[in-house]
Amino acid sequence: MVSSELARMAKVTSSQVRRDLMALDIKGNPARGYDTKDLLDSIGRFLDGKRPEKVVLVGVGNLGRAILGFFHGRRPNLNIVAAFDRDPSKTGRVIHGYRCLPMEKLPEVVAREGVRVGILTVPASEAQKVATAMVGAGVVGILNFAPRCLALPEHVFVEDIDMTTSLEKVAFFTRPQGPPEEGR
Amino acid sequence: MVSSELARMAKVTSSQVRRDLMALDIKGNPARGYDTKDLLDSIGRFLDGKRPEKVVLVGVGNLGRAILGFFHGRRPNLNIVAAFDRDPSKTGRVIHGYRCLPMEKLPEVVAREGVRVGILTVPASEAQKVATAMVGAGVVGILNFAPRCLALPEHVFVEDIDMTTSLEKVAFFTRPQGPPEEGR
DNA sequence: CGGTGTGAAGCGCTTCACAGCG
DNA sequence: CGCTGTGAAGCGCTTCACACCG
Repeated sequence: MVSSELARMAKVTSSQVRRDLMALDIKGNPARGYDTKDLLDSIGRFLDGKRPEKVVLVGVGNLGRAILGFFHGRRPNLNIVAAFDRDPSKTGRVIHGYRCLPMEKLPEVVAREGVRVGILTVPASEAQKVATAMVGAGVVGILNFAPRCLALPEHVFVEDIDMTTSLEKVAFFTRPQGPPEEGR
Repeated sequence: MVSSELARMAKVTSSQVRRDLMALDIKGNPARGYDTKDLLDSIGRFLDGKRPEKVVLVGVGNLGRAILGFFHGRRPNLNIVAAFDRDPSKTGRVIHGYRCLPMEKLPEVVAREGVRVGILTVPASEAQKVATAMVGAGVVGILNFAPRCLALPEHVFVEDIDMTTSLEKVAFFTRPQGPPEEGR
């Protein structure tokens, strides 16, 4: 597989591809380009940890359930071990194949399973409190769907997904007159 | 409101704040910093169009429903006018306050309402087909939740939200040994 | 030749440093 | 004085250009 082909697929330039692969110390062959199997192997080794990552999800509302459904069965490397909610009408049940437990069980499960990553799908008003609880339990990485900036210790990695902002971005860049050239 | 305060809130540097505001031609006062009301006004004028943006959502699965619920009532500037699905058991009903219509109505609604933005929450296998249909109907901006790279005309703005990739990113950056320093 | 590997230049965003103003 | 406004420098990613190899 040749760099320009990879470039087209990823929508970047071919130099870009070659530089990035160079950074990972992946060598190609001037005659045949890069060996596909090698590529997959090397990138896989770079990205994946040795063992599947265990994940908890907190907040079994519409969005939480959707995500449980979304991950159900996919990505063997990302194992959702349990979902949590403070609403007793949701706990104790199995949703999209995942057990829903009360918040009180969070520390125990995180500790026992060695969970390091959490998905946060609670209302914005609860986000900070729940995030703090997750980190207290031992979580060190959070995928945050709540439209709130979380205040957490330095060592915690937070990735925000703000659907509203993303939608506004689309709206912005599709304005009739196009995006303002600069200034007002 | 003073630039360093804004900086702390946004987690950037104060120079950054001043430069960005400068780019929008927003002036502060050396004595009192920036006038809060002015700031909100200017940024609002820059971001928001004159009229609310109309949006359609296609794919009323778990995720689609979650998003309908998520936007329900919020953001008056982003108006979901209707949801679409090809499954007859979903169409004709009202979900989280939004009408769910059959795919066949998409062109008509988009044209009549002047919709320019679409949210795509169909399975990956359907994504390309549906995206093409949306663009054919007149949509020029797509918020794409399907883990698929869409092939669309140049002029269409696409924003991808790939939850799986985001979660993998969190997993990657929270590996016990931290992210590899570079190279393998 | 066609494609990789890579120094060197380019480019845009970020930070520094400081003049100037209230 | 403290904070804004801004030229200038810094920095990292991207692109160019081309030697080299099969």
